[in-house]
Amino acid sequence: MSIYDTLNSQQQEAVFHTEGPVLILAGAGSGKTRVLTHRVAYLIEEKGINPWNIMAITFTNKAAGEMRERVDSLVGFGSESIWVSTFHSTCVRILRRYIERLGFDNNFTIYDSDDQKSLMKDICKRLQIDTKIYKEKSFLAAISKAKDELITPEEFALKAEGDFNQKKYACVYAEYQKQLRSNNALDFDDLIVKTVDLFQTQPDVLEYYQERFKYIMIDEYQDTNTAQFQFVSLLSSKYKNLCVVGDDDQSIYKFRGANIANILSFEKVYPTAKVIKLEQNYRSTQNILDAANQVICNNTERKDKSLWTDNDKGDKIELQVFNSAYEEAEFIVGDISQKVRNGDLEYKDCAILYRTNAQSRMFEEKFVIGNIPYKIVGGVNFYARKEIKDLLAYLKTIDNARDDLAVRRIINVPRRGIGPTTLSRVQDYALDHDLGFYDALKVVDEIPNIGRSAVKIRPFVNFIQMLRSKLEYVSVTELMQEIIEETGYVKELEADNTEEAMQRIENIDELISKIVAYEEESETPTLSGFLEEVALVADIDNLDEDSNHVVLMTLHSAKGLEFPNVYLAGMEDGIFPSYMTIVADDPTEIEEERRLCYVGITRARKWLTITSAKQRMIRGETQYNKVSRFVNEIPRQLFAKEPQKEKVSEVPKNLVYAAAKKNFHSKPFEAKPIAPSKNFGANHSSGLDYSEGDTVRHMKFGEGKVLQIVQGGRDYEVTVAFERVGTKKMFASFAKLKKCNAI
DNA sequence: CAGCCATATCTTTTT
DNA sequence: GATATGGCTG
Repeated sequence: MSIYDTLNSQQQEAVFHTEGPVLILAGAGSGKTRVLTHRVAYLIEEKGINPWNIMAITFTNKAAGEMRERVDSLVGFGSESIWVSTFHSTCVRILRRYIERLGFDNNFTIYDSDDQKSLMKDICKRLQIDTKIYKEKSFLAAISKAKDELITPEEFALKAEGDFNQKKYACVYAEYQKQLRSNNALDFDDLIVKTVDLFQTQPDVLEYYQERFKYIMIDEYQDTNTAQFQFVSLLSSKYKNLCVVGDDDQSIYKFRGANIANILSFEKVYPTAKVIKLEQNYRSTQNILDAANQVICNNTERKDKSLWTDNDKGDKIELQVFNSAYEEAEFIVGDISQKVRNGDLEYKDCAILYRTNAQSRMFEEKFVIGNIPYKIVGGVNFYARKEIKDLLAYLKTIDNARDDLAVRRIINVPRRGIGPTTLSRVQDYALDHDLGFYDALKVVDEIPNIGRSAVKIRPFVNFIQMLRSKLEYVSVTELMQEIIEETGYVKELEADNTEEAMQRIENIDELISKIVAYEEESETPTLSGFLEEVALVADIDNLDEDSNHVVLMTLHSAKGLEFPNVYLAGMEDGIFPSYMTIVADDPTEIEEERRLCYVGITRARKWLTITSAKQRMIRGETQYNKVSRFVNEIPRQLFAKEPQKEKVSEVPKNLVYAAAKKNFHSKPFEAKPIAPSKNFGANHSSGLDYSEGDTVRHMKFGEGKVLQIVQGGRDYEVTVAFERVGTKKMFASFAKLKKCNAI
């Protein structure tokens, strides 16, 4: 009995076919991760391949970590010398070693999208571009698109010939690259582009890595872009032991440059390729799988496949239509808490998936009220928070003095009395003398008209120099502590003493623990190493399976994950599929949304609940939407109850607008009854130890006055006016309100 | 120079 | 509704 006996025959075929190009078309839940890990194990154990010669590219760092762990438990040794990581991390690792050949320093900085935006702003200012007409974002989008396709600024300019607009874009692209270089920085796309560049211009480097990585595996191949394809094909061109795994039905990153042709024409590029289809689904019930299949078969451009399962039919899919997003959230949160109380499942078995990050708000509020542990993935990245970016900018400045962006960010944070006039004088001087911004600061006394400001700048430069000189002797943690101490960053927040400032201090504490964790984990912790890790983590990487909380995330983030109990929320035309894709001329855009829906449905193992709201607040205005067209593509018999006929669509349009207008004034989600209710007098026999008029305390909201207690179903609905956060409605059994003694 | 208030723009999705 | 920007004032 070997470890491979537990695999089905297609899976075995995929594992045993180790030589030459292989395309594994792996349907959702067909056990592709098992195949990949077993394949690695097989290469090492049976074929005697040195783990050192194996590379596996996954979509997230989290997936990489899990893969390493699983290989380790199969093989028991050597897994640490396999390269398992994302495209971006892999490329950084190569570039840190060889980018000098391309004229960058090895300690280059990685710019995130915030940094890109600031840089682009400067460029537009310098090139005197009116950002009312040309948006920074559209430049960045065009540049990113070009980089995804490996188009250089020169090629871009060539193609733009004769087109005034395109020429402007070409000019900005060239300037942007120039600035990145002088800041010794790369953006996300550059990580791939520069690595390809390196391979193409430095044959010895390419040769080295080709020899090193004799066996290459790529997961989520359907979401690779042209640059990534080029990277892979260069690397694998010598031995051609390339195994790619993907599912064209789960291609959901076209907006990020993913080129579905990479998977669809794999067999054309590699005529000798072995193609293996994994069509048995081990994850979901028959009903859930049927729903997914029925939805996805409405797409025209796809490889033919039919996913099947041995699993039971399972429960039917639940469909719930609500009047508002508020009710939707209330239902889902209530449903989860009921299922957990019944002992059917745990919090961590539940996931709420939605199309846009903004939809998480309503749920978050309900979870806080209900005191239910939850975790929101995505949204505002931890490392994108202001206080974190500020402190990291200090580290970046110490690490890479050429990163002008970082220096400019912190020069007046905390306030040193250095204003925009001074800064622009320094900037001009730097430009005239071909210096970096920080270098100009170092020679501040030579800058004309700087006057009194020099006195303010000098201590800053001395401070940075002092920290930099210590770099060799102290840990990153100590460095950070010294920065916080010397700048008084936390002290200033403490003095502020607002709710917001306290939150920021908490975040800073978390940053420190992340630094400590990094220094403990890493064999050779360095400042550059930490900054790199920070730049490349996705929020999803921090998702911890062991802790017991409900998970909330976008459908995109959910790719590759599975949960016993899944809620697809906000299933409305205009939300999902998004309004943009409905009005788009390109019909393939709606197909991409449909694939996203397919991904969503197939995340569920046992229970799937689909919800939608007739009315929803978007960007401050109320919208009325129909139930998503994707819901109608699911056969009715798969639902627990007959989907109700959509009512809103039958209401004459002018009535809808009248209702919208009325709602605009009455604010439907505010707690309505401010006056104490007549049904429940004070000290009513509610079984609660507080009554209307009492002051109570909530775990997170603090103190507040009970306005009303209403018996609703199996629970009491309590309305409380909190001092800090305003009036909230909550269920008594979750909220655990405590009566306070009279003041 | 900093802090406050008015306004404009925004949203898909992310490494 | 929320955030980033710009203008104004002390």
